[in-house]
Amino acid sequence: MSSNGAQPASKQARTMAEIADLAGVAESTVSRALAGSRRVSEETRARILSLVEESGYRINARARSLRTQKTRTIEVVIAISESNRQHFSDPFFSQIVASIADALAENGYDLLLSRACPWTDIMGADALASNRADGVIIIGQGRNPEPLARYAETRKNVIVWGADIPGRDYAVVGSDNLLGGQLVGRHLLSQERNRVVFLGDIRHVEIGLRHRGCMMALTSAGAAQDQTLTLSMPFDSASAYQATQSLFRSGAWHDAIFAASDLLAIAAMQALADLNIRVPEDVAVIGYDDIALASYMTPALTTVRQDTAAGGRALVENLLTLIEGGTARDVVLPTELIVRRSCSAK
Amino acid sequence: MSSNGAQPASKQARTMAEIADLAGVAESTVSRALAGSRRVSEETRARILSLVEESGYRINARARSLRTQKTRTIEVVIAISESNRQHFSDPFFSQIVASIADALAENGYDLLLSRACPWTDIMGADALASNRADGVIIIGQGRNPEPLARYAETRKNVIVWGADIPGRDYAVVGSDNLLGGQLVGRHLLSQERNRVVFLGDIRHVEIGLRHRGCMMALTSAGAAQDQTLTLSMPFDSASAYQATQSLFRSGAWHDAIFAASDLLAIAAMQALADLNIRVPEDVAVIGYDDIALASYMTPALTTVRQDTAAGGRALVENLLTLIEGGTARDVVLPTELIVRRSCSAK
DNA sequence: TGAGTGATGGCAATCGATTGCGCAAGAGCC
DNA sequence: GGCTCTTGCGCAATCGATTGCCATCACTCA
Repeated sequence: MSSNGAQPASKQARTMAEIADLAGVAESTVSRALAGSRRVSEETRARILSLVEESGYRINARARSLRTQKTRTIEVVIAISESNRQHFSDPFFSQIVASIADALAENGYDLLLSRACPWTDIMGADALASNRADGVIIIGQGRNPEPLARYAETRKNVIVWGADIPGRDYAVVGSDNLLGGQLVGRHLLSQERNRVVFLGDIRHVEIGLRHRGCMMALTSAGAAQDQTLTLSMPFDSASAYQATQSLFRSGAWHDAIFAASDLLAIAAMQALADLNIRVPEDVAVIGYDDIALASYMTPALTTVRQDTAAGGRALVENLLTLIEGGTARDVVLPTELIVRRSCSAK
Repeated sequence: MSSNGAQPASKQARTMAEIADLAGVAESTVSRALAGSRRVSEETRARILSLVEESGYRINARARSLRTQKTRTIEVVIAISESNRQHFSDPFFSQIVASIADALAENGYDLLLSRACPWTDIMGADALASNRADGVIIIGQGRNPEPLARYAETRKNVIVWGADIPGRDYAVVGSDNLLGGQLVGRHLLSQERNRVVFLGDIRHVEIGLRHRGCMMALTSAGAAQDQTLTLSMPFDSASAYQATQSLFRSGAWHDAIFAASDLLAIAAMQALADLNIRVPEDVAVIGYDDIALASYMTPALTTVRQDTAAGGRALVENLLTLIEGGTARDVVLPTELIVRRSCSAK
């Protein structure tokens, strides 16, 4: 353990009391010096700071948070599906989490990542109740928004990524899923495609809205309802691949697929390719999310962008406002159709 | 706020002392009852448990951890690149984090997600020193493994995902990058492709090994060194796309691309497609990681699988062993070439 | 000279759970 | 009847930082 010269073999201090001893002052003075209180002289503060530096001392966060009743930690819960725990690997979710992480870091907050909903009965799942976090960001309302609504009713610092659904009394940040669906529907019409397959589990609130928006646009233009088909399925690529394959195996009657997420769209495109069905010539494909890889598909994927960067920021800002005693406001992010090759001119 | 009948308007207890009052016992007894100590009678325990249930009481984690000196929290740091903070959205990393999250949850640990290296000077970056975590998992050694090595020297509970490099005294879990590279090299030879482009920043330890393995295989078979080209570049799709495009713009002299990650490979494939260069007929493409989407590319991507599920588990097991006072052992995960269309028979 | 003022800094209570030690009551034994 | 065990539970110290309140000191001003 040949330590280099950078760190003179000085006392290693683990607690404030030790620093106080070294500096010959009281603990309270050290605490104030570190907190930047103006009640300690510059001279004393400098002395303390240099001792802290030398000794590698760090304030014990758990002791501090016990005393201050603040953890400076936010829990982030990925909760969109109760059955399928693979969601975190959906690039859309990791993009959101990444931007939340950045926004939190900027504000000096830690990020506690959870894979279990706090309202399940799993012991210790509720970080808020056990004082491990000051607030919670829930990503997704899931197929059944009831438990979330009940959970949020009794907590104060909860913000949700999702849709504006009735019966909620928590603030929501999200994109306009209905509009997103409409944009897709209109675009399909402009391409003269009206035999559309929708891929996704419409029992999810957000996805249901995307579906409805699209159908509204199609039918309002007089497209026959019965030319569209909805394939309800779990939220994973394998299911999307299989569903697409079995639908198109005997040839393509439909001329477009609208998938509830890019992940599903990509799997669908692969299924079509394997059947030698051309995209977009025979069947156009549109996804949702605009994940980073969407533009690198061949053909590049047409999709509805969800601005995860803005979303993460809005979630965090809202939550911090709430924590500071303010009021959260719902945020609807702009929604934009990104037209790429997979659904452009035939 | 019309509460339903499930929760009779019973006392809300926030602390153990309140539970103790309600039960007519001492705090210590409550604590023991909750901890499952055999020193309280079943009768007392049952009474306490039902009170806890009714009142919705949850042990205050920060008070407990102050007393027990354990946080039951692990910090996970994504640190592969100092300059590029976008890594978390690389599906490979989110897959690893997801599997770490699962393994930690199974063991009752929380996961603190960090985007800043604990050895930077950013205030509060060091969760270990400030007692916010019991251990740290570092994902990636980065281009410069020195700071990590120095950091790990003075800490006890550190586990790293990465490569077996000299000068480290921390335990490492990772796949055999050299072998991975060799598998790729041999496969390329078997396809009679020896004018290979390597895409990636070989200053990253792991990527350097992949590169070296591939080159070893190629040259050992007599392939001329000067037929291979190494394009060093940041770790993002855009760079990969551009590099590939400008290299192949004037036609394809090379007949294969080996990319350091699937993300880069996918971007490269897109660049080739945009130049009307056929994959695999004209140029074969091989990636690394086998992310979930790799098999859904068109053509499906040949790649070297890194078993993120096993990796996450091994990281967590190792770290928990360390925390319990045991010794960590290096783990080299099996490495496997997954041959798909993007590089199979011409 | 004495009261008033401002700048520093210390004392001790506090946050909430854990745990070593001690005590009391009842059981078992000779 | 006296003794030792066992079982069940309470007392109080402890983890480490924060903060309201008080003490001290050096000046200033009247």
